Amino acid sequence: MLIGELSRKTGLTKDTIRFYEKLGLITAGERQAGTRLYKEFSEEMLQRLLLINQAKTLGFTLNEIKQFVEEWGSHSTIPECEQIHIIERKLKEISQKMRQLAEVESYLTAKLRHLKHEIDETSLPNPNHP
Amino acid sequence: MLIGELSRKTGLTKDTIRFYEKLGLITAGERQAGTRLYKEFSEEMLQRLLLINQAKTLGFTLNEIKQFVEEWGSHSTIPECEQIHIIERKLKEISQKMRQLAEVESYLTAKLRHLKHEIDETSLPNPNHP
DNA sequence: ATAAACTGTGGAGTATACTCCACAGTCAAG
DNA sequence: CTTGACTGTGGAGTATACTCCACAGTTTAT
Repeated sequence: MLIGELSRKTGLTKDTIRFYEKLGLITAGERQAGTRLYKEFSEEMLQRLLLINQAKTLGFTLNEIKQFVEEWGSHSTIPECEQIHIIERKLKEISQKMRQLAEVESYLTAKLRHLKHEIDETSLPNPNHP
Repeated sequence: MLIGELSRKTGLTKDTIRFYEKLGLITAGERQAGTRLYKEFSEEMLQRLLLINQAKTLGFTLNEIKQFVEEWGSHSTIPECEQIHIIERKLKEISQKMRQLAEVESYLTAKLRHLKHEIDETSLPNPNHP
């Protein structure tokens, strides 16, 4: 597929996709178009872009993502046992993030309960429940 | 406490702390020091910085964090019912992030299992377990 | 055949989040 | 009373992650 289709399917702009390609986050084949070449993107690249996007909203930087993508594309130069280490490290980071999210969540939930309670107090000065 | 102590306790640089203060993410009191004023930071600000830092590693931008901090500091101008909406929105974002993390996690776990399996295959061509 | 919508390249510009520097006043130790 | 570590201010510089633009060739619909 060409870049326009990829852009529609991922929700990323063409510029962003080209930017990621320059960084090596994704790769493209070539399609002859007259005297020029158009970039041909595979389904795998679509999936990869969706994952990249998720990783980004989860607070991973493009550099971290790239480092990770480099040994993710099955034909990697990195030895398997090191790939395992990298993935294990990422998994630790992820559970760390999950714990943090849970923390912030319980903080916010408490805050929310408190606020709702306050509103109840103001609208119902009578301690009896209706 | 002064900025140096705050810096040590949070792990953020003084410059970063001053930057956050300019953005209004934290506030400081003033302490007379000869002809000049030093900034005095409360325990609450320390806690806030730790939370800001967590939120950042979770992929929230300083702007999002600021918006949130504005109604978090109990003496807010924003009406309570809107504060509730904001918090509820953040809570939704958080569960979204949690789902995404879980997704990436299971992806990585599968990848890891696959890699380990491959290694087993190469080192033990015999299908019998020792 | 021609306009509209697509394609790639190169390079400039922007927003965010710091980071560094020079300068000058403050404070505690020796 | 000076030296070294602290403090604030202002402003410049950097890294990251885009975003926009001009230009030129391509494809598609009419």
